[in-house]
Amino acid sequence: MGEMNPVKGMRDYLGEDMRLLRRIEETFLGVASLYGYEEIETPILESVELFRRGAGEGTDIVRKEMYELTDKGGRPLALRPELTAGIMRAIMTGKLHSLPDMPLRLSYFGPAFRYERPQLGRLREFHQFGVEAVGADSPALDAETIALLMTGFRLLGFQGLRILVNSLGDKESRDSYREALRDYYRPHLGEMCEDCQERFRLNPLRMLDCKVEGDKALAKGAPSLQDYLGEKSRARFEETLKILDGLGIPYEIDPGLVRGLDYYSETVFEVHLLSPSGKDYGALGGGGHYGGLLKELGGPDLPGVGFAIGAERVLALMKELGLGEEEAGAIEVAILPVGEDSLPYAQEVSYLVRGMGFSAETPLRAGKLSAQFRRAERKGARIALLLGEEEKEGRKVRLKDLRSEEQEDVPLSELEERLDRIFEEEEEHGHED
RNA sequence: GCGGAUGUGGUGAAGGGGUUAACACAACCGGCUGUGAACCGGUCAUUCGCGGGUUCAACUCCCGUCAUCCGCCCCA
Repeated sequence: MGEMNPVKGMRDYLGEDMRLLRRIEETFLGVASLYGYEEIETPILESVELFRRGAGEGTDIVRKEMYELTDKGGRPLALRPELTAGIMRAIMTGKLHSLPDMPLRLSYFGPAFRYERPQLGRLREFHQFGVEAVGADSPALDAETIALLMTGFRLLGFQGLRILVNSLGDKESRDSYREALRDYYRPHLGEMCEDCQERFRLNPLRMLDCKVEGDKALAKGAPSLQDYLGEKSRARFEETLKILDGLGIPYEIDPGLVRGLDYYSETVFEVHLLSPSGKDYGALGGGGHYGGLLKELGGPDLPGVGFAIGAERVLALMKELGLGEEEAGAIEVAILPVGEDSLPYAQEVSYLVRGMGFSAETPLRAGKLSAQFRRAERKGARIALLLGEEEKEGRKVRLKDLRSEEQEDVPLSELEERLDRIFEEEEEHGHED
C-alpha cells in the first residue's frame, strides 16, 4: 500500500519548524498579555450554522471552503475556518458580556481549516493567532489592535512591515456604496470576466481589485468608497489614523482593501511583507472592526475589533529572513562513557545530572570518543562529562567545557554546584545582547 | 474549482530499454582500546511515488493514479 502521507494540505511540525511555530505562538500570546488580553481556547468543531451566520453565507470561506461533516447524532458540524465566530459564541455561552469590565480582551492561538488548493503560504490546516476586543467602540481600540500586532512582529525581529488600512464605513454607507457600484458596473457587465459577473451579485466591492486587465481599467473610473462614507465614519477613520500617527506606526491607506468576511465595518487593515526573494505569501494578517457580529449570532448588540495572523506565513518569512536561527538546545550536558565497562557509571551520572535540573541523554553505548564529541556538539551541549574507570573509582567526573575546551576533575558531590555556576554565567551572558 | 511543472537514498542529484543504479554531502564503523580537526579505509537505494501495459528485457517508452510544488480564484 506504500507510504502513508499526511492528508493533503496538512503537514507535520518538527525540529526547527516546531520550535518556530511555538515561538510565534508564545511571542504573540505574550504580547497580547502585555496589552491586557486573556487567552481563550474554543473547540475546533462547531456547528455549520455558526459559521454561516458569522463569516457570512455569501463568503467563499463558507460557500466552498469549509470541511463539513455530520456527527453520529446527525448534527451538521464544520471544522472552524476561522476562530472569531467561535469566540463570539463562547462569549455568549459564558455570558462574558455581562462582566463588569468592558471591553473584553481575548487572545487565541490554534488551528483553522479551509478546503483550498494548497500553494505557497497556503495550507488546508493552518494556525492563527488573533485577538478580539469586544464591548467597546473606539478608534483607540482599533489602533490598539494594530499596535499590538506591530509589537508582536517587532519582537519576532520583523522590520519593514506594510500596514494597509481602509474604512468600509457603517452598514448604511456600505449599502449605498454597493448600489452605486452596481449602477456603475451594470452597463459594462457583459464585457467583464466571469468572476466579476459572480462578484457583481455577491460582493461588488471585490470587483475593484480584479486582476484582469480590462476590468482593472474599469475599476479606475469606479466611484470611491470614501465618497460614500458618512460623516461619522469619516471622522472615526481620521481619528484612528491620527492615533496611529501619534504612536509612530506607519501605514498606507488602500481604498481597495476589502476583507473576505462579511462582518467587518469601519476600520479594516492587513499586514504585508514581501520576502527578500520576492515571494508573496499573501497577507500575514488582517482584521478590523465589526459592528453587528455578536447580535447576528443571537447575542447582545456589542461591537468589537480583532485580527488574525497566519502563523505558517510568518514562519516561512522568518526562515527566509534568517530570523529563525536559534540553537536546538536539546542537550546541556553530554555524558561520554569511556569504554563499555564504564557505561553503568555513565548512566548513573546522567541520571544524577538530570536530577540536578540539567538536560542530558542516557548513554546507550560507549563508542569512539571522537564520535561522541561530535554528537555532543551537534546536540548543542555546553558541557561534556567523561566517565571512565578512573572517574568511577574516585566517584568523580572529568568535566570539559566544550566552549573554552578547558577540563578538570570534579567530585560528584560538587558537580551540582559546579554546573549551576557555569549555566548561570551563561544566562547572564545571554542577557547582554 | 481551473491551468502548469515535478516525482530516483537522510540530502543534493546523474543515468535514456540490457540486468553491480554514478558522484557528492551527511550519517555510522574502523585505522587511533581516554578527547571534538584533517587524512585513510569500510558500510549506507535487492531498488528508481504507486498500479497496469508494450518488450526477450523497463528507473528508462505508453496509459492511469497518487503526491508535492507553482499560478489563477480566494484568503491567514
